[in-house]
Amino acid sequence: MATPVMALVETADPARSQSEEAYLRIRERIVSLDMRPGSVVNEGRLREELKIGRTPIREALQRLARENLVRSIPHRGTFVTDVNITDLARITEVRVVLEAHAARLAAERLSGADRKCFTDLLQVLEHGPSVDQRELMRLDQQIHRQIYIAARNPFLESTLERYFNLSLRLWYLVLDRDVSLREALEEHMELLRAILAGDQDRAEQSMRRHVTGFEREIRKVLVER
Amino acid sequence: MATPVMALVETADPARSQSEEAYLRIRERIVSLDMRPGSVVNEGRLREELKIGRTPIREALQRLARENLVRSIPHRGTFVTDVNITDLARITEVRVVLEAHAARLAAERLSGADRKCFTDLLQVLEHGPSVDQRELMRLDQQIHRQIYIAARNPFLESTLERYFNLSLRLWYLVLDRDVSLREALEEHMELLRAILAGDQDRAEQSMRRHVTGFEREIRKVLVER
DNA sequence: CCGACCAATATGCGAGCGATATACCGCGGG
DNA sequence: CCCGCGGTATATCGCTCGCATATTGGTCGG
Repeated sequence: MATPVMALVETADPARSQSEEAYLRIRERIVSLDMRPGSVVNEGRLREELKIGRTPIREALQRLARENLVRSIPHRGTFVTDVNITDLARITEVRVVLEAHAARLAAERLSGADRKCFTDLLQVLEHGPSVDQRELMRLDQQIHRQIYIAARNPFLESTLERYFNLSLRLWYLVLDRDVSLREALEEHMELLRAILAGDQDRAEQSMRRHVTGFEREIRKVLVER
Repeated sequence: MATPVMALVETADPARSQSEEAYLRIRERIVSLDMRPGSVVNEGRLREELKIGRTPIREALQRLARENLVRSIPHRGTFVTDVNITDLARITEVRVVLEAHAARLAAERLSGADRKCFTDLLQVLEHGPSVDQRELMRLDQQIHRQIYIAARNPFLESTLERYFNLSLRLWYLVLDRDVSLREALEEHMELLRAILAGDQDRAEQSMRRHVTGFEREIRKVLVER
C-alpha cells in the first residue's frame, strides 16, 4: 500500500547545509534503529556513505550527543546510545508534563488553520486508518507535531521535538511486537476532540493518559527481552 | 565590592576542551549582558579575546544558537538574541511546569546527601543572607541546580539547565531595579521546607509560585522600559 | 533616479597535523 | 607456566588553516 504521508518527511529541503543534512540523516538512521543501539559510529564510514566531509559529520555528531542519541568518548569512539528501562522512565517523566501542557496550550490557543488540521486528522482517525504500524506511527507523529505548533511556543516546540525523537526510537524497538494500538487510537480521538472543543483540562488529561499509556506499552515489551 | 561567591564560576576546569571553554565563557558574557542583546557577535574579535581558534568558537556559537542565546544567519552574521516580553512569557510557560515537576521529584526522591545540601541552604536563608542582588542570584542558582540534581533525572536536569540560563539573563536585565526579593526569599524557604518534608504537592506548588512570581517581577520592570 | 556590477565580509566546508588514550605484544618476575 | 608491566603502534580526536561561496552595501553607468 502506498503511504502518501511518507512524502512529508522524505522530501529534503535542498537549501539546508551539509551539517543539517548529516544531522537529519544520521538521526533518522539512529531513530529507525538502522544504526543499532550500542553500536559504534564510524565517522569515516559515514563520510563515504553520506558523501559528506568531516566537519559537518563532526558537527552533526556533537548535536546528536547533546540530544542523547549518541555518546562520544574522547579518543575512544562514538556510540549509539543504548536504550534501557531507566531512560524510558526518565524520558517519559519529562514528556508527560510537557506534552500535557502543550495539549492544554493548544486547546487554549487554537486558531483557524490549526482547527482545520486537527479536524482533518480526526477524520482520518474516525474513518479507521490503516492498521500498518508504521502508518500509525506517522499519524501519531503528525498529531504530536501539530499540537506543538498549535501551542504557539517555539521553546516548548523544540524541546518537545527532541524528546519525541528519543521516544520514537523506543517505539521502533517494539515495532514488530503486538502492542495494543486500539486504545491508542481511542486516546488520540479523545485528545483531538478535547482540543477542538477548547477544553484545556480534558486535553491535558487525555495527553497525560496517552503518554503514560505509551510508556506502559513500551515497557511491557522492553522488560520481556 | 568583593563578591567571594563569584569565584565559584571563575574557577576553570582545566580538563575541558576549548570548545567547552569557549561555550562557557561566551555564554557567561551573554547571560551577564556583557554582550548586549541584539548586538553582533564578531567571531574574529572573540578569537583574539579568548585566544581560541576558529573551530571551537564556531562550535560554541552553534551550541548557543540551539539554546536560543544567539541567532546565526548564514553569510550575514551572528547576533545575540534579543529579549522581549513574549519570550519571557514563553520561557516561563515551560519553566513553570518543568521546575514544578523537578521540585516534586526532588521531594519524592530526596537522598541523604541531597538532604544535607538543602538543610545547609535553608540555614543560609534563615540567617538572613546578604541583600546584595548578585549574591542572591547565586543562591537562587544553587537552589535550583540542587533541585535538578535531587530530581534524579539527567534529561530533566539538562533541559532545565538550558531554560535557567535563558531566565538568568532576564534577571540580569533588571538587576539594578528595585525588585522585591523579600517574598522571593520566603518562597525559597517554603520551597526548601516542603522538599525536606517530602511533601511533593507543596513542593510543586511552591515552585510554581516561585517561578510565576519571578516572571511577574521581571515583567514589571520590562514593561516600563 | 534606478539598476546592475563589484569589492568586502563572514560563513561552510575540506584536509592535515599534532596530541592522546587505548590496545597489543614482548619481557621479566613470581 | 602464568601473570603483570612497560613500551610501542595505532586509531581517533581536537584544532588549525585555507579555499570556495553567498550575501551585502556601495558605487558607477545608463
